[in-house]
Amino acid sequence: MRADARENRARVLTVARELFAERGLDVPMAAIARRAGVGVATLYRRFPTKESLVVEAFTEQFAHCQAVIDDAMQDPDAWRGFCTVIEQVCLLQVRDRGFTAAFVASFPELHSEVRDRTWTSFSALVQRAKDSGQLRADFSPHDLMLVLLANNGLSGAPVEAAVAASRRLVAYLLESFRTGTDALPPPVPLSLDLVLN
Amino acid sequence: MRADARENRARVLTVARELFAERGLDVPMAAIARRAGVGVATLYRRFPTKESLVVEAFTEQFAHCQAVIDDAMQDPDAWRGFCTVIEQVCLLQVRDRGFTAAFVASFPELHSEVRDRTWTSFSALVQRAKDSGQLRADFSPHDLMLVLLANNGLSGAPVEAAVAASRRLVAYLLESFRTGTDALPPPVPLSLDLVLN
DNA sequence: TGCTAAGTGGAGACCCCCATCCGCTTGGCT
DNA sequence: AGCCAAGCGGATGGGGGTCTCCACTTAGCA
Repeated sequence: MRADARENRARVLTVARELFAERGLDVPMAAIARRAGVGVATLYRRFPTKESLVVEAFTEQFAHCQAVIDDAMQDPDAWRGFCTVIEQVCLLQVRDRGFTAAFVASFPELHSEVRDRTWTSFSALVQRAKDSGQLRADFSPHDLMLVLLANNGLSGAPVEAAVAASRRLVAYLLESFRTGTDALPPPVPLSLDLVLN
Repeated sequence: MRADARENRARVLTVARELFAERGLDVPMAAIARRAGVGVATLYRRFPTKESLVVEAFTEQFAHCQAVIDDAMQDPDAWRGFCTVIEQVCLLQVRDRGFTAAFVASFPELHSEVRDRTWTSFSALVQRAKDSGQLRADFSPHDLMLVLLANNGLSGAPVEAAVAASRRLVAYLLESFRTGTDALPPPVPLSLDLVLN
C-alpha cells in the first residue's frame, strides 16, 4: 500500500469515528469523505461497504469495553468493580452516538468470539458481586442489555445533557441492583437475543 | 366535506395509527395510503404534510396520558397512583413504536398548552407522593423524562419482548424512587428542554 | 336525471443516500 | 528522469422517500 493511501485511510477512520460519535451512524458517506478531504471512491476502495467502515471504526471501542471489564475483575471490591463497569460502559455509550448502533449492527456475525468472551467475563463479574453479598441475587447478566438499551435511549440529547442524564439514570439503577431492598422486579430475565430484534 | 371523503379520512387515520404503532414513524406515506385503500394524493389533501398526520394520529394517545394522570390523582394511595402513571405511560410507549417520536416531534409548537397542563398535573402527583412520605424527596419531576427516554430505548425490540423488558426496567426504577434508600443520585435534575435536543 | 364542484389516484418531479465506473494524477522503483 | 500501476475524485446509476399535478370519477343538490 502506497504511503499516501495509508495516510488517507487513517484520516478517513479518524473522521469517521468523529462523525459517528457526533451524529450517529446515519451520517452520509459523502460527509465523511468531504471532511476527510478525499473523494467518495477512495472511501469505498478501502472499505467496500459502509458497514465495514463502521465495524472497523468501532473495534477499538469494543476492545476498550473488554478492558474495562478485565480491570474491574482486578478490583478487590467486587461491588465497586461492578458499578465501574456499568458506569464506564454507559458513559462510553452516551458520549458516542454511534456506539450502540454499531454494536448491534456488528452483532450477528462479526466479533462473535469477542462477544462471547465479553459475555463470560461480565457474567463472572456479576457472579463475584453476588457472592460478595452486595449485588442482589436475582440480578441477571441479561439485565446488562436492559441497562444498555435504556441508557441508549438518552443518546438523542446533546452530549453534555446526555452524560448528566445517564449519570443520574445509572445511579438510580445501581441503587436498585444493590442488596437490601425487598421488592422484586418481574421474574423474567429476558435473553438478549429476544431484546435485540 | 363529502361523506365518502369523511370516511376516507377516518380510515387513513386508523391505518396510520396502526402502522405507526407497529413500525414507527418512518413508514412511508405510500404504505399508509395503500393499506387504507386510497391514493397518495388523498392522503396529502387531508394532511398537508406527514408531520400533520402524525400529530393528528397521536392526539388521542396524548389525551390518554392526561387521563391516566388525572385518574392517578384520585387514587387514595399516593404512591400507588404515582407508580400506576409511570407503569401505564411506559407500557403505552413500548407498545406503540411511534409514540415517543411523535411526542418529541410535536413538542416545539403544537400542544403546548396540553403539554403544560400535563406537566403541572404530573408535578402535583409527584408532590403528593412526596408528602405521603413514600416518594424520595430528591425525586424531580424532570426525572419523568429520564424514565421516558430510558424506557424508549427498549422500543426497538419486538413488542412482547419490549413489554417484558419495560416492566422489569420500570420495576427497578420504581424501587429506586421509593424512600428508604440512603445513597443519592447525582444532584442535577436536568430540565427536559435540555434533554430533548 | 343531469350538472358541477368536490374528490380521487397514479405518474412523476425533486431530493438524499449507497455504491460503482472511468479518465486523470502521482508515488516511488529503476 | 521516466514509467506505470496504484491511487484518486467527480459523474453517475439505482432505490426509496416526500410531496405535486392533472385528467378522470362521483356524490348530492335541483
